[in-house]
Amino acid sequence: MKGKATSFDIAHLAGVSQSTVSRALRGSPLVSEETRRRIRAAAEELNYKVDKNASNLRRQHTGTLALLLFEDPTADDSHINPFFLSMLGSITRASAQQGYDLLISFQQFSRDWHADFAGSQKADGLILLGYGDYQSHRDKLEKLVAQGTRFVRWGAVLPGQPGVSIGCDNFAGGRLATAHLIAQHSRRIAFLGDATPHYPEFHERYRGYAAALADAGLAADPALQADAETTERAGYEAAELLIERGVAFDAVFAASDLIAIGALRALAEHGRAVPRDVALAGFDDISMASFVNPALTTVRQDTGRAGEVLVEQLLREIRGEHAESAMLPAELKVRASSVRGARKRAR
Amino acid sequence: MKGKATSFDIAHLAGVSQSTVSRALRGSPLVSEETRRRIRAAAEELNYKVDKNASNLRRQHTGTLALLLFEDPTADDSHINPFFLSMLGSITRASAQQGYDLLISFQQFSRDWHADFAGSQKADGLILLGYGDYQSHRDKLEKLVAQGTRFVRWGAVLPGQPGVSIGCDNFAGGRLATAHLIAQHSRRIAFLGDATPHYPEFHERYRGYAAALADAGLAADPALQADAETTERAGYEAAELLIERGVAFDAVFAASDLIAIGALRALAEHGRAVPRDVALAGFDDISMASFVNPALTTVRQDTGRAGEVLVEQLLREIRGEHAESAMLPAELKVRASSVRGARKRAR
DNA sequence: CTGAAAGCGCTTACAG
DNA sequence: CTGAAAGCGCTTACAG
Repeated sequence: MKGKATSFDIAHLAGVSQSTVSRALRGSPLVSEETRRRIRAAAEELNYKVDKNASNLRRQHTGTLALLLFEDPTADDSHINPFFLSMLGSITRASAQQGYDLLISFQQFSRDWHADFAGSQKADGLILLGYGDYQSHRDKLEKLVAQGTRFVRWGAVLPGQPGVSIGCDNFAGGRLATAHLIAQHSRRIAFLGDATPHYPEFHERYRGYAAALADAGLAADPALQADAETTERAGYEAAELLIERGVAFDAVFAASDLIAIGALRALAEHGRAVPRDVALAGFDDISMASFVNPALTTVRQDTGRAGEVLVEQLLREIRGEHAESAMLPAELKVRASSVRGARKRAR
Repeated sequence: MKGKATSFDIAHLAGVSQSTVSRALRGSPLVSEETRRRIRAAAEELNYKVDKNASNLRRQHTGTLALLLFEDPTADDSHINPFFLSMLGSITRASAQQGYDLLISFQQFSRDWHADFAGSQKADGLILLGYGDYQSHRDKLEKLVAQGTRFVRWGAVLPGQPGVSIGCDNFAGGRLATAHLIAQHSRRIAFLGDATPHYPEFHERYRGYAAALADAGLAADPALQADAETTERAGYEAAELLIERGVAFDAVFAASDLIAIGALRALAEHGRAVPRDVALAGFDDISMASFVNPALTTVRQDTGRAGEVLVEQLLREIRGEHAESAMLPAELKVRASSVRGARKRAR
């Protein structure tokens, strides 16, 4: 990168002014084809690249989006939640497709992250992704809105939230999974995961669960719910807690696949066969879900589409157009962990 | 972000010159404590952030690293290889720790990526990560070196390679895994994965495999090798191929966990019990490896450390210091998929 | 269609 | 310790 060529070097070599070089390379129609060709050749020869910093400074625009990934500080530090990883892949792809670079930053949920990116001209807009207590998150979102920062977040889509939210239909997903468990002749269905408005996505899944129970004339038994954040360990511990409580259950709906996989391990250790003794369903459809044994029934969130919609709506905001919150459909994936009788296996 | 405050606004508010504002905020010792305090307060009040583009342009430095992630175009588009995902997490963390932002970009292995980042001032240096035919990759690496682009790559560490490479000790890993399979009384050990210098990491693992066989007085039987790139599907197909060939084998060493997991599925479908009929080992220790049934014996690559070393060496290059290629140790993780007799299970 | 010039918001020698 | 000034490399009105 030493002796980097500038637009002046190209101008000199092509025998035109620097302004013309800039126009030609940015594709302005105000340049004759002949001149443009000469300039292109010169740029090629000197291996010239537009300096992004200068260009951005002048245009007051960065051409990059920032992805803020929040991790629960208590989670195992070495592994990122596979669901978010999958979202990350999808967002990266969607940004690239729109010609934007993607800056990635890990943040503690609790930290003062909102100041770091807003207005520092590192990015034209922010994508917020992660897991944590929504209530304490909320005022930061409001600050972002007040400052006019462009951002979209992945999460529960509920009325009265600051800014634009994209999320999947957690309520419908929870209802779908629970209805399926009921159809598999389960009656005592446990719910593993936080079920308070502090964790709105889980809470929606819980509400869906309760709705499906009600649909079938069943009541949600508080003794069948155990808190868990979205890690394998938390799922393991929640299932253990349930077993220790001594309450009977014949199915488990876990608020995430990671929780379900942890529960699966606990159930196995306690000699409860899945799906025979306990039918099991999770949420997310992370790739691991197909590989555990038995393969995990789950509610699929379409991460590919999610990334597209997030980037799309963020770009609308950046262009000053009207952006809108959106809810993506949830899809039930039936696999062996919940199917009794005729043993069907899907991937 | 409208009406963004500049250093001049702060200067005005604090009653000093703009240069002093810049000095104070960058932590220059040439500013009195009293002045610095006033400036800090003013900056706080106006919610001032240094404009990165201007700062970078002036300093001829970007404060960001670029991660180029190569994906095999034939691989399933929706899922990124979990091993690379884990590396991505680790690299992100390491960059943040060093105060650098991380720009992520997906590239086709075959495309003309080397031009995009070299010299465009988007990043101070490049981290190359991915999988593909090394031979066709090589001249691009040489071009990068010629242009003076700072970069490090993750991959096989072999003599005569252009630039700085960080990788794990694939040879030792392959030898370790194979020796373990032999110790478990396997004699006919298949190798699943490309075993040519076009894929140097796999090739090294293959050489380690052959060395362990030789150590035990066994010969590598070409009929026991089947090509596979690193996907579950390829692993499945390679194992099928092996079975169709009708050659006898009592163990499989797969060049990656994904291949091993695919092989596991094929073996199950053909009624071969793991580990009883066929002992199985993989490579990478992706998180899925602990969750398949039986849990997969594998060679762990320390992705956490890998990210640190990659960033560390890249920063050395950027600072103009001497950076060096390095080989990280490989560690055997014994789990149920390979253990005969006393059934031990580790995670 | 092309050129000369201003200016984006900083950092940093230079002068005091 | 502080200020006035130059300049990083572009883009884009302005003038022709």
